[in-house]
Amino acid sequence: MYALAMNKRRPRGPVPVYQLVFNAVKADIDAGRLKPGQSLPTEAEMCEAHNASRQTVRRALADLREAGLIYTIRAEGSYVGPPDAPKIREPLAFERIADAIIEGIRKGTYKPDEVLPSESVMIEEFGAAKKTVRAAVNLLREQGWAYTVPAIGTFVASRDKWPEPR
Amino acid sequence: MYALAMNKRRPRGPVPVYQLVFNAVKADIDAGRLKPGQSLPTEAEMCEAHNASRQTVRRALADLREAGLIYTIRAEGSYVGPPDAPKIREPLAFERIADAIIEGIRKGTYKPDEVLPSESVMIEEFGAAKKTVRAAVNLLREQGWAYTVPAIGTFVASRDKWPEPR
DNA sequence: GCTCATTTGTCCGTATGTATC
DNA sequence: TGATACATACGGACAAATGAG
Repeated sequence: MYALAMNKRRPRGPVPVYQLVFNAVKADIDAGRLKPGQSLPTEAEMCEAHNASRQTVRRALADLREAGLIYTIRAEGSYVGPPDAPKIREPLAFERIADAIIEGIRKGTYKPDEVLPSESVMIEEFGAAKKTVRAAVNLLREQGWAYTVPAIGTFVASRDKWPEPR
Repeated sequence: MYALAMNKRRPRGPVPVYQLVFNAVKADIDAGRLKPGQSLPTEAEMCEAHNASRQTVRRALADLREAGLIYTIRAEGSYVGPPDAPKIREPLAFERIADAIIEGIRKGTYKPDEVLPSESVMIEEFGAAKKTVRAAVNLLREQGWAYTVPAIGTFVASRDKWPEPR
């Protein structure tokens, strides 16, 4: 007896699984739940979601590509196409942190001219590196959300300095 | 016709390679060749050792993690676990230097109230950067092994100041 | 403070073998 | 037999985090 698991095919109906996946993604696009430029879930996530193997998911993605509904960038992911559509890049780590802080400012958790949490607190809270936190704070400054008083701390900018929502 | 890249898969028996790697590591742990807290080889080294791809090695490591046998710190490595067990991190560069000096103090190479080698000598001796040597000396001060007289030098603390061996 | 190498994390691309319908 | 589906395995690329100089 082999230690290997026996492969089992799981017929879930007359429609092939890869077509089910294809239709599910197409439905999300048609319904606007996935907008052009937006990134699709990773292949691994789609495997989980549809309880299918990676091969099967990839078959569906290949069909979606052929249909011009998505495009794929190697080692990056698949996006709702066509490629000339506005690109909606996934935010990087420091951008996610900056967004979280902006959210806190908008919601009043951090009020104008009050001090923001210290660098070390942010490192703890976001589980990020010092460099990443600094990049986030730097972005906040550039955009006018905050200002820094050397050796004192970083403060929330007054409301009239906040960027206009686009 | 088929000149290009055939036979990428190398079956080495009925047992999947990732399980072979899993078992090899587990055997090392069970036999005490890998002790709790000790660091595992890097993924790249394990690829070499087992002649396997990184994906395969990572699959084995994931299973080992799930089994609670190891834990992994990003950009650092994997350690024999579990994490709540005695955490014996591999000493960092400055800690290794500090340990070496403590060893010298214990053995009498450096005697109480005598001066320790200068920064530049230590840089030479340990092949380390200034920053690293300073971190080591700082640790010695914090633990009570040494004290510094500004502009003069750093001296071995008197024996009653030494930390209790744990 | 900056740069570099190292290491883990996360992707995509491809290929083989096998099982089931 | 051929289409479908799964597990395994190798490879390449880039991102993120860390320690070191």
